[in-house]
Amino acid sequence: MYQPLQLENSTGKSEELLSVFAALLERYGNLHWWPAETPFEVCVGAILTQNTNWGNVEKAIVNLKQAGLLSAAALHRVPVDALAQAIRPAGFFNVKSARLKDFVNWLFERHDGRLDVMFAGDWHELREELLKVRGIGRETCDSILLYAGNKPSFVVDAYTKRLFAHLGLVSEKDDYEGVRALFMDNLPADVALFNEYHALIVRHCKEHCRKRPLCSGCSLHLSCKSL
DNA sequence: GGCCAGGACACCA
DNA sequence: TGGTGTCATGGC
Repeated sequence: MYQPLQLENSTGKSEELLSVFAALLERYGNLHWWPAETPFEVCVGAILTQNTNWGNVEKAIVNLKQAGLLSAAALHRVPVDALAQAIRPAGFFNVKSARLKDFVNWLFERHDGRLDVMFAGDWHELREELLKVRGIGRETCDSILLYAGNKPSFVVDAYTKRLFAHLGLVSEKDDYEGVRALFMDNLPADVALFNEYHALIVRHCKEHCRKRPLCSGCSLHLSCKSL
């Protein structure tokens, strides 16, 4: 659970970010993400949820559990066609089955097929390494680092960009690393904070940020932050 | 029946 | 470097 903290030498941006976080936390409470039972399930979910509704991902994960495929060893062994059929509800099943195989193949080649080994070293180096794995883009990579590995790597997704562009803290033109830098540079490297913040952004945006005009009634602007 | 969802990548100019 | 097409299912 996230515990509020006091910032020393906080900047205007850090105060704004913490203010938005406080408003979200007050509204929704602690959300205890990621919705998965094991770190490996987080990794699988992070790949399966690429451009896909989470409800569809859950169906695919149930299929994987029932087929006994929710482990690195099992995914390493299973034929890609069988894997594709199991994850069919998540959409893009041919693409995602290949990505899951690429990830576990890499995990066995480089880290003995073990996430604890993968997460044992410097996470900044791991981030660069993960980004070279085909199918692991920046959001998927940071989701794995934060939610499976408990590393303080802020996750930026479409919701984050949409909401904070709306709040005027980033530009629609900013790329992933630019948006991520806003959080990484202006918040303490706190795993619990990053975990909860991203979860709250998703929770909020599912309710308020789907349709344009964005966030009507979201009440997160500093000028109207009273909830 | 159209739109959208917690992206990533290949290809092209 | 930036824009565009592709991958696909399921809920609303």
